[in-house]
Amino acid sequence: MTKTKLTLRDVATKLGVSTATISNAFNRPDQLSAAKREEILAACKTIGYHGPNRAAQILRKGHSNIIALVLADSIQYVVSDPLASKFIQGVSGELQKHNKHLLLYAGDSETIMDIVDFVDGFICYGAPRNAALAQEMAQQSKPVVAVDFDLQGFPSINIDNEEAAYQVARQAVNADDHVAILGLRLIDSPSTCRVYDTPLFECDRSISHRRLEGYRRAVSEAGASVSSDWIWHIPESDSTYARQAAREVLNSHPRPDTVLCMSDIIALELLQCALAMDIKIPQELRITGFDGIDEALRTRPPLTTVCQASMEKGQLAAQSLLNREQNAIKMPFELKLGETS
Amino acid sequence: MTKTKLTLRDVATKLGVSTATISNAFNRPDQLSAAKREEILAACKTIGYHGPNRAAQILRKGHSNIIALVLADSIQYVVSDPLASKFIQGVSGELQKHNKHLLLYAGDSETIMDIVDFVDGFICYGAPRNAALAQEMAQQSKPVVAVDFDLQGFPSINIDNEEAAYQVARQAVNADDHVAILGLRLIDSPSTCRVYDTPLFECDRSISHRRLEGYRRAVSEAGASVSSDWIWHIPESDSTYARQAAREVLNSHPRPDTVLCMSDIIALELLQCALAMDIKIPQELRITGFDGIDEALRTRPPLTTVCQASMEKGQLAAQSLLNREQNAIKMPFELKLGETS
DNA sequence: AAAATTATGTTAATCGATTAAGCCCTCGTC
DNA sequence: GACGAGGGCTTAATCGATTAACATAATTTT
Repeated sequence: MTKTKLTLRDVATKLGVSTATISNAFNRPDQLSAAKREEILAACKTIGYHGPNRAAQILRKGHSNIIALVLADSIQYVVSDPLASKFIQGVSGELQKHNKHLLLYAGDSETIMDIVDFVDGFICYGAPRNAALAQEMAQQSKPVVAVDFDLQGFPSINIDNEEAAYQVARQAVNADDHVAILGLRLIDSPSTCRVYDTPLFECDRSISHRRLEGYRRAVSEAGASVSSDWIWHIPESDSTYARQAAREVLNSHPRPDTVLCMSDIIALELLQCALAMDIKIPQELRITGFDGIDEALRTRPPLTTVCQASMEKGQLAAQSLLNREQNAIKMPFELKLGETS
Repeated sequence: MTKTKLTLRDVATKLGVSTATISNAFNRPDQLSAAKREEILAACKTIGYHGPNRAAQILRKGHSNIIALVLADSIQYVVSDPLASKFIQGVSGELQKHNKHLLLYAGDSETIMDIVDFVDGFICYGAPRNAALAQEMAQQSKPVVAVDFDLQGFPSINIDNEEAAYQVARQAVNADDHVAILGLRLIDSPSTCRVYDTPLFECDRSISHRRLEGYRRAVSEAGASVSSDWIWHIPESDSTYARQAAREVLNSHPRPDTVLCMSDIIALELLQCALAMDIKIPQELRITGFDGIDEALRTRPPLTTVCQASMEKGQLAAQSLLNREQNAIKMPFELKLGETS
């Protein structure tokens, strides 16, 4: 009853033609007469042959129409993060237009080899924790595009994080301010902690370190200061981690006048904690965020932050990959001012 | 310099053994001596052979370790919906444990054939708009699990939507109430509209229709009524669509006493509109939601809704698929009471 | 010590396509 | 009417593995 799956050969013998002809009917219409082609296609439809086996095609043709979205964090995290969700939206929308499929990958350098042979390219979102992973991808002769970090020899998509951080910080930092920084992924630790003199993440070109540079420039230009024990490391842009840092920073003595947060998630959490403690904003405390997620645009009081177009970033990433573009793309950002004066 | 990619054969000739032995070194350790195996594996590491080509393996072995998550809606929508995000989290977490990869699919019945040949199974989230799609999947002899709908002959994962709707509605509906319903995907229309006598979606086993049944039972038991022009169709659980319906329902004359919403997103939008119109809740208007997303658990005033464990649903779906379980799973739900009295 | 097992490899068919190369036939052209 | 060009289709090599069946050597059994 349930006959085994049909192959190209089955169809060929059944129709009394060669396998090449069937294959051509599906792939190269110019290689056979239109009449025969119609005949074959019609016959396939009636006998229930849905076209050449895709697994075999992948092997033979060497491409699969599958694009891997390689995530620096776990899929669980990424799907729940507003910024990353928007990015995925952008990517998937663009891929769909070109009939490409989306594989979500969040493994390490060990298991990347599981997919490397059959995906057509990699969109790498955020610097992989495992530098080896980037290497593995780079060694394949397949297109790679790096988003929110730089990968030697490959196109990348970034905003000018240093400049954006500088500009947003400049809005909030006044002379003589004591400034604290709630940083994202500054060091290699799985939990929230102060950085002190811990050596920063090896990857000195990470967006977090660029933002740190921007912050420092703004702080020193303003004639303010940030003491070394007032920089926090937060391992993921997650409310729970952020809350812990927020509490610590607000309970510091003396309390900082300004807190620069490397993501809106962090800033929102800080804002909420501050309000709960009846701290007057912006009189007693000034907060800046980063990213410009929807929730951050409608806080009360309004938050000062940097808006970046995450969905467009996803679209660009996909386009860049599909077109095999080679140039680095610098995306614009936009300052959104809250009450900092 | 950049030599072509290594194959099993290359390695075999280089080491002076047969391809079968190399293959066995990777796949069947019992087929060769431990010493030789170590030797081979070591050699592979030094010459940079990362194991058998996965594309070839897929063809030959007939499986890929890729699981398709087939979405009823677009990927764009699903990633931004809290309930669906949680579901994806559950699925991906479980797949990762078993070293399976996740392919997000949101196409139609035409393009499903693009992936059918190489994925190992389908988790179908929500009834596909295109019934043909379900058929195509069903015809493959691959595992399928249906989530939030029923698929003839395949395991499914559901809550008792009819009962849940009944229970939540019972909390809000009083005798002589005029009740309105903001329904989700009731008919085949891409925009928000009243249902009137439009024939409902063909799929009479959809969760929306079950919920409708539950609502109706509660309404009639309470001795209240819902007039036929007070049922809205909302095409997607999206704020924009929901807002439109919310405004219409609140501007109706007379205004309903109770509005039963088929998702929390809808209920939240309605709540916000109502508050903006200075409608007193629950004195002048009672609202119920559905799903129990995070945002719905901390509204003010608190919302009455049905909580379902979406992440667990995802985990179960993945487990059920990987274990090739055959039985339908009925998940528990939980009523969360707000102020309805 | 012969026979029976077991351990260790090898050979060759196979998974289901794609595609370069070749064959045959029909046309058009001079 | 001979020659060249194309159209239309077939042959057969190939993509890179897996694995049943077989061969040979080493070990055990009796």
